Amino acid sequence: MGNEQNDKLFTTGEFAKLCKVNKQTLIYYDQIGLLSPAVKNDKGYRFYTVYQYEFFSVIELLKDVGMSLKNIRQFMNNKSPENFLSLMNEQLKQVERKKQELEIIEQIIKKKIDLTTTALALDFSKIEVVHYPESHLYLSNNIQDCNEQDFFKEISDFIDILHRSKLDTGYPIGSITNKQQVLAGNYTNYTYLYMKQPNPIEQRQYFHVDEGDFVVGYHVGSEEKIADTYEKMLAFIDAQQLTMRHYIYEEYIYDAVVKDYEKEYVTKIMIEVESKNV
Amino acid sequence: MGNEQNDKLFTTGEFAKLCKVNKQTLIYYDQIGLLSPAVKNDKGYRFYTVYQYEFFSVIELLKDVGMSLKNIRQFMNNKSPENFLSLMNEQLKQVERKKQELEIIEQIIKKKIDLTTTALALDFSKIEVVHYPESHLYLSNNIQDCNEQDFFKEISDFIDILHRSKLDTGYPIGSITNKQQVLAGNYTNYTYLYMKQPNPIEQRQYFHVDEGDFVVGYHVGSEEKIADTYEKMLAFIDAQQLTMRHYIYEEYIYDAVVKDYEKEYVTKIMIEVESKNV
DNA sequence: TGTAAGATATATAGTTACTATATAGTCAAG
DNA sequence: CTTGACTATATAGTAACTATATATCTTACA
Repeated sequence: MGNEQNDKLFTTGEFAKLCKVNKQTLIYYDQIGLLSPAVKNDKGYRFYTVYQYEFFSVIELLKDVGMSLKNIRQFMNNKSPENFLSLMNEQLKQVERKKQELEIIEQIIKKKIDLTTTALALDFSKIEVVHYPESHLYLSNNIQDCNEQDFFKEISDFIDILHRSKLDTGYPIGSITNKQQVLAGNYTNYTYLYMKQPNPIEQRQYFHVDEGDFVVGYHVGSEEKIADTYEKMLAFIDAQQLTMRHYIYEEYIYDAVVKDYEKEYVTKIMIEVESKNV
Repeated sequence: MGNEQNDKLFTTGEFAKLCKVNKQTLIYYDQIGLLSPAVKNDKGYRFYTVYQYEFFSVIELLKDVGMSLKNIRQFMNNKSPENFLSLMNEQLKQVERKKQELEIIEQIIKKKIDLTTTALALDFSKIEVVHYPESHLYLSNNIQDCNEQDFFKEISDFIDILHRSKLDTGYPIGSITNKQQVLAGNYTNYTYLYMKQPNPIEQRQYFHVDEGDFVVGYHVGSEEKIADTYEKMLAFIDAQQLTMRHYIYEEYIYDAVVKDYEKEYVTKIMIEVESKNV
C-alpha cells in the first residue's frame, strides 16, 4: 500500500504550526468542544489528522465573517451539506453587509482627509466673498427656540437618521441660522442642523443651497465669543455693499478631534449674500 | 444672545443614548482616559457637551477600522490637524487591505456554495467518463515517498504559500498520484498536493491539466478502503477500452466540515484517460 | 416637606477569545 | 540515564466591554 503520509498524526505543536495559531488556542478549542483532536492517547496527548486542517480553516473563515465560536460550534454539532450550504449563504450576505460598511467608512475617511488638507491651507483671519456651487444638505427638524429637552431629542433623532439612512458623509455636522436671528444678535439660536450630501442619489428630499456668493469668515476660539467674528463679518458686508440673504451656515473646521482646547477650535461661517444694487 | 442649546450639558445616560452605546461604556472610556466628560460636578456626575459627539464618532470610526482603544488614546493625547491627517491616511490603507480580504473571503464562500450545491446533486455510485476543459493548479513540492517529517514540512509550506500568495480559492486541497503508483496499488502515495486556480492571472507558473477525458468516480468512506473504489474504476477503464494517462487527481467532496464520521466522507477520483485505439 | 421613582456613582464580577505563565509529566538522543 | 525539548493541566492576565450590587442624588408628586 505504499507509505501513508496522510495517516500521519500531528502533535498539538505541529498542528498549531500548520494552522498558524498558538498551541494554547488549539487546547482552548478542544476545551470548548469546537475542534477536538482525532486521537487522544492514554497520557492525554492530542493528535490531529491532516483532514482536520480543512475543519480548522472553515472555523477561521467563519470567525473572519464575525461569527462567535459558540455559534460556529453550534453549526459544527449539526453538520450536513445542506446546513453548510445555508450557513454559507448567510455568511455571503454578511460579507456583502461588511463590504458596504467598509465602503461608507472609506468615503468618510477620504472626506476627512480632504477637509483637513484644505483646512491646513486656510488663513483664518481673512474675510472674503466666495462663490459656491449649488449643494444639498440633509436637515434636522427645526430647532429654533428649542429648549434643552427638545434640543436633545432633535439632535438625537438627527444623528439616528444619519446612521440608519447612511447619510453620514464625513462632513462635519453644520448648523443653519436665519437672518432675523443674526440681525437680532442671536448668533447661536440655530434653525437647523445639517450634513452636506455630496452625492444626493436617493429619492430623499434634501435642502438645496443655491449657487451664489457667500461671505466666508473663520471664528477662532469658543462659541462664547463668536459675536465678535459675526460683527466683523457684518461690517464687511456693509463695506462691500452687499445684503444678507436668508441663511447663515456654520461648520467646525477644527474641533475636539484635532485640538485640545476650546480656544483653538475654528468655526467656518458662511453668510449667503447678494449685491445691494441687484 | 438667545438660547444656548449648544451649551447644553448631556448626562451620561443622555450622551450614551446619543452615541448609541451602553452607559457603562462611557464610564469605561472615562476610566481609561479615552473620552472624559467636559464637566464633572462635585458629586462626581459626568456631563458631556454636544461637541464631544464628534470626538466619540471618530473613536467609533477608528475602532471599526480595527484600532485598539490604547492606540486611539495615544493619538487623542497627541492631537493636531497634521497628526489627524496622517492617521487618516494610514487608516485608508487599512480599509483597502480589509476590502481585499473581504473580496477573497467572498470568493471562497461563493466557491464553497458552488461546490456544495453541485455535490448535493451527485450520484456517488456512478463511474463515468467526463470531458473537462483545461485547468490550472497550484502545486506543492513533490511529496512522493516522503517520510512523516518531510510530509509535515511540505504540507505546512504549501498551506503557507496558499495564504501568503492569496492562492486559497475555496477549492479543496487535492492530491495528484501518478500512474505508476496506482498501477502498483499504492493509491495513497501522492506526488503533489494542489489547489485549483480558476483565475490564473498572475505571472506565477501553474501546473496545466490538459483538456480531455477523465474517468470520474467517488469513494464513500475512509481512505483505508479506497483501493476498492480504485479497483472498480480500473475495471471500468479496461471495459471501456481506455488507457490511463499520466496522473490521477483526488479531491474531497464531503469531509469533516460537513460529515461527522469518516465513513461518510466522499472523495472524488479523476483518472486522466485516452482511447486505446488512438 | 416627605417620599418614592428614577437617575447617578463606584466597585466588582462576568463575558469572549484568546495568551501567558507556572508546574509537572513524557519522550527521544547521546 | 540524564538532558532538553516536548506534552499536559491549571490558573491568571488581556481587551473591550457588560452586568450587577450597593449607595447616593435628583425630581416629581402627594
